[in-house]
Amino acid sequence: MTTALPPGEDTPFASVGFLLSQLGHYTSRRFTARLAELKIDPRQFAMLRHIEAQQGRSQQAIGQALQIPPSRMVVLVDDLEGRGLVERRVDPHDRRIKGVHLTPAGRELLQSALAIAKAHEADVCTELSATERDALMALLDRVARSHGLLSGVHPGLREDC
Amino acid sequence: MTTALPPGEDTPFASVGFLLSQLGHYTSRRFTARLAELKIDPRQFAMLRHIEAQQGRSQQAIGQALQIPPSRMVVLVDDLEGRGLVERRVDPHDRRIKGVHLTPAGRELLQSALAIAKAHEADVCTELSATERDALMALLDRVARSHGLLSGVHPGLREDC
DNA sequence: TATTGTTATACTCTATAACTATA
DNA sequence: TATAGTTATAGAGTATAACAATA
Repeated sequence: MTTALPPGEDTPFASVGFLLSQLGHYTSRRFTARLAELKIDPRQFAMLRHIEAQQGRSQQAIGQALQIPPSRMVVLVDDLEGRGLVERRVDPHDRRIKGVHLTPAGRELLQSALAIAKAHEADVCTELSATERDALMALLDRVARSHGLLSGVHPGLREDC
Repeated sequence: MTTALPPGEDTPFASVGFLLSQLGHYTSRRFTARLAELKIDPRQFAMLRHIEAQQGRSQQAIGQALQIPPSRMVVLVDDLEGRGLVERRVDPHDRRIKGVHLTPAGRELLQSALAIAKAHEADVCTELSATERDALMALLDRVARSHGLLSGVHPGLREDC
């Protein structure tokens, strides 16, 4: 949830942990707000990207890769399918499995979402030079790896956001 | 076709925004878990620190500083008061106001919480040298400031987690 | 009439587990 | 019997707004 440290302006306790929590919350809120223009949330964005890369995978396979439980996958895919962005196709070899595929409309929306992600990234780093941004990314990446975080898998997809 | 950046392990979607969101979520979850030993959450930790710094402020004043709405303040203070960590005293000049004060037990618990925060910070930065940590903090601080984030005020206290 | 703290209500989000249809 | 997907339910956490006491 939240890490909060010192309240007022009197005790500016500076810690990497607090800054990460504070910035992480802020940036993900901003990103969520931006994606809302397309009426998708970050989870669905992650799903669309995953589906594009590996079309036809089952809901469970996608959910496992992204750490999204099955019952939530249903709702998310329902929404995307209802808007014609994605379609479920029954696997002819195993009729229990429904592969999820991107439609042309879904592909198009994904492009818009990627453009939004790009703009968001530029906005987040607006104050940094290119080399500073690289340095920051390298440091963050090392911290993330040292804690076993998988690149591209957001721990929040599993529970809250 | 596309610059596919799938979420799997194949194409690491590297962006400062995603790393911040990912790490922020991870570290705040860890911190929350650590504080649970003391049966307080990060919000209450922030409150205790605030109260220590400025004893006797009204619930609303504290809530405003920390961006916690009044109705939630009630529950949080109830809990702390029920455990003897904090006490409410009616303001003799304005009987509507209840100043919140730290008890000796609360002061003691706050010390333990601060020790936990320190250990948490060391854990987060375990992979970094002292200079690297300083560099990371400086970069994060600049990014935070460029977006108008107040030091010590976590945006998550106001709403979700 | 406005303000502090409180309580009550409703809403959103979530996991859990029961259920179906296939295998 | 086990598995993919679905549905139903209940729980946690939240904001909103109504409320009582005081100013």
